[in-house]
Amino acid sequence: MGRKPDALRERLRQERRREILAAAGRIFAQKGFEKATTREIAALAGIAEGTIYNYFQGKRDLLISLLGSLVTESLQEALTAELFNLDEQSFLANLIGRRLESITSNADMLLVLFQQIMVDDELRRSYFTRVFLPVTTQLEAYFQARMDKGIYRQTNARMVARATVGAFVMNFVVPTILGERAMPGPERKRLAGELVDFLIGGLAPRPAPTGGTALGLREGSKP
Amino acid sequence: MGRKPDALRERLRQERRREILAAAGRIFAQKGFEKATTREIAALAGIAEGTIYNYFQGKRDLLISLLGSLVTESLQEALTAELFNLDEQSFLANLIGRRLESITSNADMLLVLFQQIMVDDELRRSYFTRVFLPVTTQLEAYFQARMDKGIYRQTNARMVARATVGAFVMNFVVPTILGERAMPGPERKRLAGELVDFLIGGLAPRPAPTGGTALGLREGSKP
Amino acid sequence: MGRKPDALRERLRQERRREILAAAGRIFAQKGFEKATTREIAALAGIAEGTIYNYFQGKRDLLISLLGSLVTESLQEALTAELFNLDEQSFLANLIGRRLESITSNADMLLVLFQQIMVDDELRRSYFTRVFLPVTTQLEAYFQARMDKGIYRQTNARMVARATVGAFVMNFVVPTILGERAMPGPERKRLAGELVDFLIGGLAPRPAPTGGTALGLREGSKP
Amino acid sequence: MGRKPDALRERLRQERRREILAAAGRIFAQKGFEKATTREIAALAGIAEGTIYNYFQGKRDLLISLLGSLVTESLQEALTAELFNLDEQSFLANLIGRRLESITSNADMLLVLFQQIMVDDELRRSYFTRVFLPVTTQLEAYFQARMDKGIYRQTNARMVARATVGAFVMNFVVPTILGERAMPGPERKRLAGELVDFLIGGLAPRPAPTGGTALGLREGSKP
DNA sequence: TATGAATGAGCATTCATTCAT
DNA sequence: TATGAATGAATGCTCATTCAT
Repeated sequence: MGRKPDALRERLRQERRREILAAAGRIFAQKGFEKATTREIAALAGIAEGTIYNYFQGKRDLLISLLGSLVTESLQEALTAELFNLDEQSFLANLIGRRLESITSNADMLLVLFQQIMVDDELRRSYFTRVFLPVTTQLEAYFQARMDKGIYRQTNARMVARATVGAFVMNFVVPTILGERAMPGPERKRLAGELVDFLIGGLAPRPAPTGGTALGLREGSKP
Repeated sequence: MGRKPDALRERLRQERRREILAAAGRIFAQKGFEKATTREIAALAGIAEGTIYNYFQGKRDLLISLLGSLVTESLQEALTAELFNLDEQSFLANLIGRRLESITSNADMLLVLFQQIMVDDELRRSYFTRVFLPVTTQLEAYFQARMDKGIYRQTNARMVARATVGAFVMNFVVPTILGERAMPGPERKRLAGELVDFLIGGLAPRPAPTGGTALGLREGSKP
Repeated sequence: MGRKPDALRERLRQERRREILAAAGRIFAQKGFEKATTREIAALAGIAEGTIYNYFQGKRDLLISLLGSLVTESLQEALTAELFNLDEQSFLANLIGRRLESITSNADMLLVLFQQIMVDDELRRSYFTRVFLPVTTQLEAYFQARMDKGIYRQTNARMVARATVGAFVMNFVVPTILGERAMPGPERKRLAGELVDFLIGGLAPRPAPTGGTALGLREGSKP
Repeated sequence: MGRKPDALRERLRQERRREILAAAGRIFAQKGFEKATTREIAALAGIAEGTIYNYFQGKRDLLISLLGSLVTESLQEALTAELFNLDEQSFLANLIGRRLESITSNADMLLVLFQQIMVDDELRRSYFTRVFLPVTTQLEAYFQARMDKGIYRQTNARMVARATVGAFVMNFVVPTILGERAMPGPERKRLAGELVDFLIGGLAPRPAPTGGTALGLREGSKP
């Protein structure tokens, strides 16, 4: 019966799947969902057009699967355990400066997603529950915990979480998308610091009598 | 044979243009740019398909012209003179609570814009220079002025401006788009207040007991 | 407004519709429904492919409309008033030899119809109610009337009507379709006569004592 | 290494062939030839798609082979020796009521055949020589023999044979196909009787009072 | 022989745009 | 200017068939 062992077969299948998805991601990001053609995707993946349909239901399924990839690959790891052990600034700095940076690399893909989210109700629901809510909810939980410990003053944690993400996106992602010339690393770092400063400054329950620029918030999180 | 005076003729022409543009806006927002058809737009505008081409170069031109409308209609008035005479909280509260609220009504359209911005370089440049930069620059100027006066502590005003917009968008616009159920007016108002508080809290040069500018939010997160 | 008068416009439209339908009929008959391509139909009609869709909903709609044409063009006239005034043999001879002969010319088209009738429930229902039932019912009514008058002996008129059609089809239509070489006119005529003889022979209430070959059925339809 | 004896091997091969053919028949009848997919056929047969091609040349070959099956399985036995020993009515009644009834069960398949017969010349020739001619010829021979013996009056035996088949098909097969609700057994039987009566009535050489062969249907259509 | 992944030609349909009236 | 019929390029998807294992 000349069969490949099932394990190998499955591995190859997954590999192929990933290749197609990668190609689709590239083309989608480049042309937008509607303008992208399955022809092009197949060409980039180095396969025949029909082969796509052995792995995916159709063009739209490619986008949905891509959404799944984004979820598992980059966003879910946004708040790992280690992060929670850092002090406040470091946490946010890391979150913004390192973790969420992964968003930047997927920025065009994310935008493509937003394209379709406007139009496709199911996709919208899916994105909302699988990406937006989890991420903001985790961040919200983080802020809430800090507030409860008195490290931050009590306010609407969800609002803070969303504002944080928005502030980040508008400073780092949007300008890139809109074509502002790329920021050099150091400036990028400085900007991240300033943003953290700005955000934390507003959270400090009691600005230290003589703090530096912004935040003397570490002393006395509990009297 | 009873020619209309040029002035009237021109007025009618402008009127027709606006009607078509309005129809296009509705359809674009509803279906997305690619899915929208000129047939539908013409139908909604109550004209024949071909007539569109007497007023616009083509479908893409409709979108570009729509961008122009957005600029003049809603965004440029974001920072009017009167606003500058309000005190700090009121200013931001107004900005967020009233002015930028107009964004919400155009949210669909703006998203459609973003769709195409990803794909269309000219549109992107146009949007960047005509909308994004003006708005953030104005806001930046406002913050800079306040900083120079010592009302806010000195920091990166541009960053603050963008963060402010981002925080707003992520709290008010995105959830709406993603389909979170609509917020009732009072809650909406409260959220806006909390957001302003959060933003200003971080801007106050020295949130000492002597509440200078704005917010009495610093006293006692824990008694 | 440079309009063609509505009447002319409508006439042209109908004309074009007919042309497309004729082309579709030819191609369908030649290749079968599934194998026929809109490209070919458009080419034969001398129009662009897209134009078809200005007149019809799609390929299937072409077939359905064709069914409508068949109904109005050939089958409804199968039993006209004049026919009813002929004597019995003449009636059947005419019916078979002249009227139903039109079926032959549409034979391939009818077969295409049967193709799809197997597969398309709506088409089947449509054909059943719009073609099969009317034709057989009319014929049945004819036979019933003759039976009631005593011209034919009393039996199941519907069965007789259907048997008549079947006998005709199997002798004239099917052999043609299956590729038996075409019958010369005279032979055709003779066969029709024999068939009528055969059919009527079975209907005669009282076979004349000394009839010729087959039918002495005219004398004494009423004592 | 344990080769199967050729005989067994061959038997298994034939078995497999039959399974595939049966599956193809089911699917063809259900969906029509063009709409049927090899994937479905393979699935129903419980084999892989590629395996079909170890037994058949391709999809079209399935149909042609199916034609062969029909010939040998059902149609050739239409006129078996035993039948010839029955009296006239019984013969026809049997032929119609029992033998040709098998057509009904294969009606779907036969229609599918007709589909392709329109389009495929080779298939048409094959069907004509292998099915249509044999059946009608046999029947024709039967009628001719009866005519020669004086049991039926002399007329065109081929025409009678075809008319008989057509009358049967139009009364029993076509209505079923077209979706008329199924006839209950008794009614079915009665209809068959009426049809035979009708057919034989026309065949009786001299329907004199002295009912020769079969049917007492000539006496008194009106008292 | 059996498998099923890969293939790629082929097709119905859509839709922005043109242009004769 | 307004119209809307005509256009035809472009595209997602299907499916019979091949072939390496």
